[in-house]
Amino acid sequence: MKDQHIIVMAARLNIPVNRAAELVAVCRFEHIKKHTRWIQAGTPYTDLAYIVEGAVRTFGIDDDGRDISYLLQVNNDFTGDFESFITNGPSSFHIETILDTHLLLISRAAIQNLIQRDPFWLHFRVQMSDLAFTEAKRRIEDLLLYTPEQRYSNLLDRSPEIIRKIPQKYISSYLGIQPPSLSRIRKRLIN
Amino acid sequence: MKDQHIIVMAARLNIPVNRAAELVAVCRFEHIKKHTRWIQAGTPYTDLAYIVEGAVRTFGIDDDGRDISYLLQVNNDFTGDFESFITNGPSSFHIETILDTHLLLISRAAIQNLIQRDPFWLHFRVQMSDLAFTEAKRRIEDLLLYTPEQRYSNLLDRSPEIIRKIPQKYISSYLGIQPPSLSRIRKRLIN
DNA sequence: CGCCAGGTTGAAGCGCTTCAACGTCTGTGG
DNA sequence: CCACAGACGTTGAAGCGCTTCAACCTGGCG
Repeated sequence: MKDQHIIVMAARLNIPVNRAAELVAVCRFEHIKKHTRWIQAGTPYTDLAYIVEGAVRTFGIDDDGRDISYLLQVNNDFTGDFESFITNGPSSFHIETILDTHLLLISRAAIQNLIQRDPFWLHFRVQMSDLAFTEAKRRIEDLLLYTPEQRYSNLLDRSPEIIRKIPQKYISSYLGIQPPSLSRIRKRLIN
Repeated sequence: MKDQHIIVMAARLNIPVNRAAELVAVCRFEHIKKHTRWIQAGTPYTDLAYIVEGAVRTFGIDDDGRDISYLLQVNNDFTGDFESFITNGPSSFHIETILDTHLLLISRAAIQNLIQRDPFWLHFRVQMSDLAFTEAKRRIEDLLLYTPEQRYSNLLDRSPEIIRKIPQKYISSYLGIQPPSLSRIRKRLIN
């Protein structure tokens, strides 16, 4: 891992660079080919991962058997089933790569070791949950307050990288609509 | 506060009863009359509160000036602007009582004092965020995976107390629909 | 080159929204 | 104590946007 990556990661996690380096030291790298099921819903998978490069989606299947994207993640995002990490129980979603992806994997045990060694990491652990919460909150606001068209615009503003890397059929279910609707929304927005 | 309340609270927070008592000791009680704006969006308000008895709603105003319920809370729920608590910044929602409500208020400072005195409370702090996250996650799943009608059924199963205590006009925006739609959904479900 | 997945487009349908009218209940003042 | 005003919920009718289903186009990959 290059120094540049560690600096970006430190900024993203809001911790000093030397702490980020400490964290990276207990992680392992993994390269995963595109279209690979990384986590299977129902099986415990308590590792978290930082996406160095690539694209990943977290999704579930609804009562009608439809594939629904819960999260779309790209460079410098965290991925993994955070609920599984918290509860040590089975994960509730599937996770797949969309592109070839470089992950930096952090096991639950590694985090707990860090926490035992130095209280800094317990504060960091608080911050992880806080971040997960505020992101989830923002998503609820998005779904409650905006129309599908506004949600697409917001996504385009907030993360053009997602629009660029991820096929529309996955973006549409992330926005809570069907693929033809997203196609028509895009058409409307051009004019 | 009666012992019975402390036992319920301990169960709800997943901490021993003696710890719950320790927490209550640094809280203050407040009785708030119904229809009272308790927290104003935009102003910092970093206290959290445990609802001993009553009903409260957390809401925002969308771009069209509509009132949208973000959370509906009843007995033994936590309320307050958790994001404001985390960031120490302004709260992003209004909070109002719907009924006369008995609150147990916990200031940010009181929590931080506890954390300084005993690492138990830092672990508790982690758990608070974890709980906030898992609740937010469940709400996202609800909005993404289910139709308005299913969401109403789910709410009815999960929390009849909300249906009983809170007027439909607030429930409808919580479900992401308009009051007449909720009225018709209820009618359909009777048959 | 040809297949196939992904995206677009048209047409029809459905459910939620909107607007307005009407009951019902509550609480408040005369 | 009654009467009335206002808030809340319900209901009807019309409209709109997303869904559904199917056909077609395009580009990537074997």
